[in-house]
Amino acid sequence: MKSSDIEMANNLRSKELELKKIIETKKVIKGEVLQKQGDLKIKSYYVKKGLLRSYTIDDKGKEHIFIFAPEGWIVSDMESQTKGSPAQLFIDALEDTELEVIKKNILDQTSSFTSTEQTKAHTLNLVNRISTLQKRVLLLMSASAKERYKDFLITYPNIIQRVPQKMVASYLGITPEALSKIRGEMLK
Amino acid sequence: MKSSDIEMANNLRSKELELKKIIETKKVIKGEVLQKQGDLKIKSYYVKKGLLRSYTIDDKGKEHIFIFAPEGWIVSDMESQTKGSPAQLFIDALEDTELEVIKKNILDQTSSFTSTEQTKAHTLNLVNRISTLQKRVLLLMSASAKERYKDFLITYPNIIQRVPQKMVASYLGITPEALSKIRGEMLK
DNA sequence: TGTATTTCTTAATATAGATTAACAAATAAG
DNA sequence: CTTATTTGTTAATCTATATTAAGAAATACA
Repeated sequence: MKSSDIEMANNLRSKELELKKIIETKKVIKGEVLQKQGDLKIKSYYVKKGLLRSYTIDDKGKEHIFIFAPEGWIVSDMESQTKGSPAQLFIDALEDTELEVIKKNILDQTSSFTSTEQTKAHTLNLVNRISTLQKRVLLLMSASAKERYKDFLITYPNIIQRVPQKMVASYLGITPEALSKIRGEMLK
Repeated sequence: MKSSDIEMANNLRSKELELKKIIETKKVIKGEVLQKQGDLKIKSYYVKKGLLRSYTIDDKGKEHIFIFAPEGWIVSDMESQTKGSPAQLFIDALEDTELEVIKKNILDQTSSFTSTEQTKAHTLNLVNRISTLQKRVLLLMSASAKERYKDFLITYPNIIQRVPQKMVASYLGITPEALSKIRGEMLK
């Protein structure tokens, strides 16, 4: 199969999905909420341009950022979607964002794939997410807040300029005060 | 997806892989090491019977358990495998274990799937792992050690009788002393 | 542009969990 | 069975990070 063929096939699929209203392009402005904790209909979001985040609010009212999703990332509340339970996560826009809304459950999507390339891309996506989460768990268990912050700077070099510092703290699992102190120490 | 569907799908996958000598059945005894940090050839392990674990050892020599894998689970160092980097994780047997060694990289496996069921089962597997990790990250960020321990008891009710307490502590990201104290408090 | 709101910093105090240590209990090994 | 080793408990002390608070800086808003 030549690459032009693949392209054509992908194109067909894309059109097919559009026709079936499985995906839909959308623009949202900064601050717009795409999903709230407790929502029953769970969708996934592919970010074409801009920045989304997903987060929880715990019983004490504190926010915990689960992921930042810049260009090329997918946000989805996979646990809730696959279990069919209400949404655990909030999803909102940190910048004006252009995105694709994927309405279909990830497990059903699989059956509409027509090429090996599609399936492979899909698998790669999932595997990358697992890798990211594996690293995150290990860091949360074994590294200090300062070490996690250093890792964040290297792993997500572009995010730091785009979000308030308190959100970085929320992602790292520490308070804004603690992050401020760490940064102070690191300047010396 | 019902559990019978999963079983069937796993069965199909299993047969196909055997034929191609991608998987190989193996028995290991308690304590046997399947993978060491730094290993270059990375395999995945499907547990048919028994119990494996994967863990890291940090710069201070401290162990951190990443997952327990009882019957039906897959252990793999996905980050290292997909990046082609040396193994991050140790994998060893906590009980005498019967397992399947999967030699092929997960991304290459995809192309050998012949049925939608296989692909679907494969996706389900990955998605379940993401769910587990999503929950783990959120708990590590927002819950106290006692809350995480309570969750562990509910989520993995059978593991607690099969491993020493210090390993549960290592999984939770706390010291054995801290877990002992928490258990003491909970008895009152 | 000026004011209100949010974010960041600094510092004092509080606390969950780490470290250290010593002993008891359980398990493994000879 | 007996002893050695590993695991679990308790308690004292220490430390990283949380909490609270108040002012400074930045950003959003009227």
